[in-house]
Amino acid sequence: MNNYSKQREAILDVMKEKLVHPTAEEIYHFVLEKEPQISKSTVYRNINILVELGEIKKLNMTVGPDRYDYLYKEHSHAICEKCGNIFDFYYDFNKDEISKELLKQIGNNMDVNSITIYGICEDCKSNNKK
Amino acid sequence: MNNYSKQREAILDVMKEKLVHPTAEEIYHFVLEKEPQISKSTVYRNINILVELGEIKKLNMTVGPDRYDYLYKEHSHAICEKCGNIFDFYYDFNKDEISKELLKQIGNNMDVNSITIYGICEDCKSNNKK
DNA sequence: CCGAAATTAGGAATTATTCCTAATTTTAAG
DNA sequence: CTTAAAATTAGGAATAATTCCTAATTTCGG
Repeated sequence: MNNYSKQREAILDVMKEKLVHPTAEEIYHFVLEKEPQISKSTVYRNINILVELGEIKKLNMTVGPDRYDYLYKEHSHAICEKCGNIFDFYYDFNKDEISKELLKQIGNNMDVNSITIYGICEDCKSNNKK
Repeated sequence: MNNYSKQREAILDVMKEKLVHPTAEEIYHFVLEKEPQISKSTVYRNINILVELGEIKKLNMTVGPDRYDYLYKEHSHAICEKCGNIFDFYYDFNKDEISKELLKQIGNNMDVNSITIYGICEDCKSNNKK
């Protein structure tokens, strides 16, 4: 397992280059430009491998398909539950204290990987259309 | 819109009674016991309405279908990215400060609704089987 | 090189959710 | 209570997102 493949490398390259938080479908279309013969199933399979390897992160969405983010540097995400907009931001969460609280409250010694804020963005608050 | 329906009430009752974080499919099966003729599309439609009304919360999962939680009291969630286990816990995040940071960094005055921790639970750390 | 193991393309299959329609239920006004 | 407009429903079709399957190709250690 985990032999080299230029398809996987092309996917990782796309994730590094693009500043957006693409869906699997969008990644597929970006990668098509580098690897015109790549199949969608290969894209999905390699996305999952890259997530497993910890090179990219899967962002769990309230609205629309899941999105992915290249982990160039530790950061948090704020996601609008209405429109699905994702914002990167930095905040010094006290992970040690959170871990300790988790152990105390749920009795489970979890590794804290990331912290995500879910809310409603400014636009969705004012545009009160559903 | 939003007339009374016993189906919707039954769904909310299930959410109040059950201590789990059920998927839509699981909610459907629970509700079937109270409303044996209910259809799955009615369950999905009403789940979405209850989320919109803020009575229940949609939990965005890394693994498996989305889950739902009745909002009896404000709390946070810690979700294992590997097995999908969800833990409720309380932590006094400084939401005002987080909001201020968001405004400063992303220029968007978001309402912070909830904060979710994603990580790897104890079991998944030790059981090193994929 | 060579062969075993890993990976691929392409499409079928599966899973999760939303959409459509005719029938039923709810509600508010008379 | 009626009654009629509006909302909701059951049931199933349709769509969307993702995984699975297979034969062919690629990778890589010896």
